[in-house]
Amino acid sequence: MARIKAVKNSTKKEVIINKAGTLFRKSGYRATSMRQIAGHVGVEAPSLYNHIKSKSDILQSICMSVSKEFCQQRRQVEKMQATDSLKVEQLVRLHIQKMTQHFDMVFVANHEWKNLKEPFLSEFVIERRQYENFLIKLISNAIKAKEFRTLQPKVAAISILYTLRSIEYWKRNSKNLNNNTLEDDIVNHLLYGLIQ
Amino acid sequence: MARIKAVKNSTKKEVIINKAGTLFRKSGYRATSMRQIAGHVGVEAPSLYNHIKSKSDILQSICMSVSKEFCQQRRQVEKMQATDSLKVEQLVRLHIQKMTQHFDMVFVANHEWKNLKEPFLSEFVIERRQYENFLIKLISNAIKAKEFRTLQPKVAAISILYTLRSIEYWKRNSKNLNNNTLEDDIVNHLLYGLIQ
DNA sequence: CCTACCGATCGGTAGG
DNA sequence: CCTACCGATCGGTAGG
Repeated sequence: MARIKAVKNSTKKEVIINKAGTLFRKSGYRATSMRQIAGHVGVEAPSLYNHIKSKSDILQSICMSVSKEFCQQRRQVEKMQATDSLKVEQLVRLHIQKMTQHFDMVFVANHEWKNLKEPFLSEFVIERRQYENFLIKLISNAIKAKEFRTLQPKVAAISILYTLRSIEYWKRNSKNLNNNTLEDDIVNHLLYGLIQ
Repeated sequence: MARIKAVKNSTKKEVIINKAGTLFRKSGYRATSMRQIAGHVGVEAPSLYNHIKSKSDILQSICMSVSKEFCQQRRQVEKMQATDSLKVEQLVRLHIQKMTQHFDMVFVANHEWKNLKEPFLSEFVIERRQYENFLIKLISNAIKAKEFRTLQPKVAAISILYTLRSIEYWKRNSKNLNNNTLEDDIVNHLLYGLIQ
């Protein structure tokens, strides 16, 4: 056991959470049974409970770790020495990279967080709100500095965050996805719009 | 019964579908039980089956009617006498209006279509693909006509469609929502981007 | 439209 | 880690 852990560099709990994350992404949290998760891990369902407390415990682990990572990226951008428009761009780029690299986990956090139980539900919502507010503030400052056009910062921020979810489409539908090109394409679309 | 139908201008089946749509939107298809739907309609669960065939039948009605309405809007724009960039703008505006006016139904179609059974699942996916391809074609033509910047039409199209989902945010979080201003704000964001 | 009820499946526990 | 099993809930049916 200890040797397997060392070789694979992940505990059994982490294996369970990863397998569950993929199943939650494909079928949804409610539609995924503990027996399905157990099947993919390679044990019987009751054995899962030696490593996790409940089904909800798995969802909490996924959502809260994703939330923490986005908080960390927010603080990273906060500390940057750059114009506000460049900070917006960097936050967007880090956001795309996180979605690309941890697709299942970010997808589950974005789509299944409503199934969280308290106090995790409240904590998740608050941290998400902080992330939104940070982006709104950056956009607002960039408008004041004449870097961005005059527009409603909140509408722009929410539009951007929903646009970034389009990564879900590309991850699902494209096998050989060139992430770098896609990242630049989306960033350019957001910065310059459609009009010539 | 006939009188109630005439006064309310909706059959019992339509009442069931509307109530179910709201519940599916709030809690999700899998998490909504037939007993909950019955409770909101004001009958016992088994009575629902005098009007609908199954739970899946309700979801089919919702998704396929939404799909038909978006197909209709696509054909409406197809017949327009206008530049391709104006057609893009009009498709987007109709899309926003449909999402605003039939929020629950469009939301359910967008989020729960994976729960459809064949042949409805395939039909839905095909019609959705047609809508995407139409938007891609419009953007592609607008680029050739130098109305839009040079960018990847498919990335732009998918980004736009995901941006339009931000209506979900505003419908959920704003009580007194000025739809006209929001529509213009989103359209301007899409057309002109952020940069001054 | 109702009451009564069915088989299937769920998350989770007991006990070893 | 397993087998055996629990109460709860599900979508749906029978019959009137």
